[in-house]
Amino acid sequence: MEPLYTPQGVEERWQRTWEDEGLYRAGAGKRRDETFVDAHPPPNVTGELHTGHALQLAIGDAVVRMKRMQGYDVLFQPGFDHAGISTQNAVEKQLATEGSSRQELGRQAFEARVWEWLRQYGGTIMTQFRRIGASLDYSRERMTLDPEYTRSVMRFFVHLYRKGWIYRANRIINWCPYHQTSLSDLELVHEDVDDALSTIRYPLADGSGYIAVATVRPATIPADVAVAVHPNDARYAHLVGKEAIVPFVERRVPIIADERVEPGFGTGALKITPGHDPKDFGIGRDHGLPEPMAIAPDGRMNELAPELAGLTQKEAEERILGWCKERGLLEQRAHYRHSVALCERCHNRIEPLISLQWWCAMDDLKQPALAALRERRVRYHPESQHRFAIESLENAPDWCISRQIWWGHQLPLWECPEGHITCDEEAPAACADCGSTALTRSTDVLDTWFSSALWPLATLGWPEDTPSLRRYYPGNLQTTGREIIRLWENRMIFSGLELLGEIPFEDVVIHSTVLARDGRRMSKSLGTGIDPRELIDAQGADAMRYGLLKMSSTQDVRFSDSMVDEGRKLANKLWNVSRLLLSGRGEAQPASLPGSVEELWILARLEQTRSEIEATFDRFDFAEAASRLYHLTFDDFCDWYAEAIKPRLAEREVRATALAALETLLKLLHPVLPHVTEEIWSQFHDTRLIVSPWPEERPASQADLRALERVQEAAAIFRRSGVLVELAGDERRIFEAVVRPERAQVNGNAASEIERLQKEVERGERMLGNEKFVANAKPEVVEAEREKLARNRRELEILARRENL
RNA sequence: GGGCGGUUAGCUCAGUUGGGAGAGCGCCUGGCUUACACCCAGGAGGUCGUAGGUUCGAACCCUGCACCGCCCACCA
Repeated sequence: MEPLYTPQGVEERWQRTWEDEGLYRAGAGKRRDETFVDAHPPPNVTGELHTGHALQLAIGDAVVRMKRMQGYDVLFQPGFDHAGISTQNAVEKQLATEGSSRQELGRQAFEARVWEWLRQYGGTIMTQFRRIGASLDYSRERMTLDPEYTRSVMRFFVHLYRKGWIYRANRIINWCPYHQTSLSDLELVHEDVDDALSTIRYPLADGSGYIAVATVRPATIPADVAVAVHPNDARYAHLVGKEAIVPFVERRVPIIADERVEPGFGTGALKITPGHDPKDFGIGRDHGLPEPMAIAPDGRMNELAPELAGLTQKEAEERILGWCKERGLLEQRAHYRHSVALCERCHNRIEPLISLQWWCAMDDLKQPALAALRERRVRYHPESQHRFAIESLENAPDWCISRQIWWGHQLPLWECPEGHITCDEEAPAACADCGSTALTRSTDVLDTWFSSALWPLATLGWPEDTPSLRRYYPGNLQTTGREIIRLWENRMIFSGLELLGEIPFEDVVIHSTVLARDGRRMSKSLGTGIDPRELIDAQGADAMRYGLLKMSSTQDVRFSDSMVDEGRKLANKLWNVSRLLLSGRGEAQPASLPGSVEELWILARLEQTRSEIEATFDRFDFAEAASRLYHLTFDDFCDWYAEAIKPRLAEREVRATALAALETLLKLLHPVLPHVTEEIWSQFHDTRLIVSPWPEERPASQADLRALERVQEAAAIFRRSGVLVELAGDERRIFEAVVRPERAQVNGNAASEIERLQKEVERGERMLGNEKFVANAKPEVVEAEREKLARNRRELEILARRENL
């Protein structure tokens, strides 16, 4: 064994071994009947590993490895999301380089092309998951567009359809002109842009003047159907009920009153364009206004105003403003910065327009999920995210589930020439209403998240009543980022409840967002991303896992290389102390004490840390767990215990105890540092650490811990003052072994130590002399203060006496 | 505009029911102590963002303010 631990090679070897020996499989090493299931969030099939994935896996895998050692039947489910738009994008880009397009290929050929593309380039991220050491059951890998999975999706859709919760409606939706598809609100990003706010006069039809409106989109003027003012706006009260003339198209439209108009913005008058603005759409519907559209699905002007047909919006805007200017109707054009909606995939501006789409009604579907959340039958961590989850579900509007792309689950809906819709999992022979056999299937596909919502149960074979489904549903844990609560987590909850009557998991851990080193958000376009693959290559997967767990504590944390360094140092330290203990080197010393203080003590410390680690895992505080493991290894195990027993390592009993202690230490560290611990374990075991039993509770170690505390306190005083107080026998011996007075450097002096102790004594006397403190504070706090005071007095006395001598 | 979180050592961050200000890194001092120099022993360094309040006692609880960040939002 070399003095410097090198993870390269070692890690890959264990990853292969674990998988080849079937130790990643569900149920591997189980010693009890209870299951523990983590359906890991499926990454996009086109994706590459990023820091978020790595953190998610560090957390999920640590939990799962501990549960496996505790004997649970563990299922850690891997797989992919087919990622509708993303994947389609990737393949379309490739087609473009060949001078082709999906339209040219046609739908069937395009789908075949995507599958081929996936065979070649897709799924590489699962190799990267393996390289982290994620103990997923790769034999159960699923993709949301697998034939079996698709059956689940179809069954779910038909189920909702037959309950009457899926309907078609002509509404304003978000339209991406690039992808030529509708998008849900959750698939948008917003960005501030510099724009111009134009104030335009709309002449009154009776010739008595004009009413001015402010708009950032003059190009939509041809589709205006009204001008609206606030009902309480005295400036315009006399105009309500009259008519105005829309410039350029010179159409008469009513002036109406509506509370949704902000009197303080612009001129206080709003042009109503139901076809191209969600707010206007709502106002238009409530006032029974028509809904013309001026913009075509490709983002250019349509024939509503024939002279504009085919122009870009920019060109149309210039034409319209020019027209207004000539007639003195353009009152003002001011710089205006505001936020606009963009497609999160292509970053093109979203075009709100009216379109016939399929919707899923949320009112009934979400109720059981809301109840479950409110009753804490499923818990989000931290608590603040639980509240957010409830509120966003309460406010969830009906879900637009149809998309006009090609890569995805095609809607199981067939339409006959009469316009009747038949919904079924398989192609029906005839229309359910009129018996027509001339059926055409809807060309729309489902929102990607519709299929993701079924992840915990579709991966287990639902709707078939499979043994896996019976055994592993419902599961336990979800680990995910906060941006996905509404898109995914809440939808899995209501879907699971609706289909199987049970919530798919108990706890949802929302992990921190890891920011770039400079505090900005990690982003490819900014070049601020940190590639976890580079970290793994340079520092090892263990070091990265440790580092990420330490960064997982708060909501947002900057990436810190020193956390990863700490992990690497921990692995190296462990490696070296193992070399010491396994070599059994050292010269035998005559005074051998079986069951000596230092041995009792390290076993007590290991036991204490075991229960602490379990507690930190229970409250999902992985940063704390990592920190405790670090100090256990460095401070307690290496710097105290190993130093103390080093001279006697040649003795059989001492060495046997040391190996037992090392064994426990390796087990405690394994969930965080799986590779290095397994490598060391293999030096003295034929079995595999990954499936070895978790250390059992070891009773009654309080006396040992007290011995530790005495020694540590004595050492601290000694270091400050050079005076050794009240140690005898074993304690004295361990103290000398560890502190080694002959070499220890004394920096303080007795006088300053006396001063410090005097202050402590004064503080204690002040508190205990305070009636309100004694009366109000908790008994154990008071008692602790009394003990502390007594100890300080005692030590002060000893030191003072020595000084006088 | 609404919601949430943050502000503690030079840096990155802990601080779990209010009761001795901590860790890692960096820096300084001293050690090649045959497990480890990716080490060991020690040290310096903080009026806990700010102004008030509650309390015997506040980094912690309450209020105002400042700055930073995230999420949500139909002021055109």
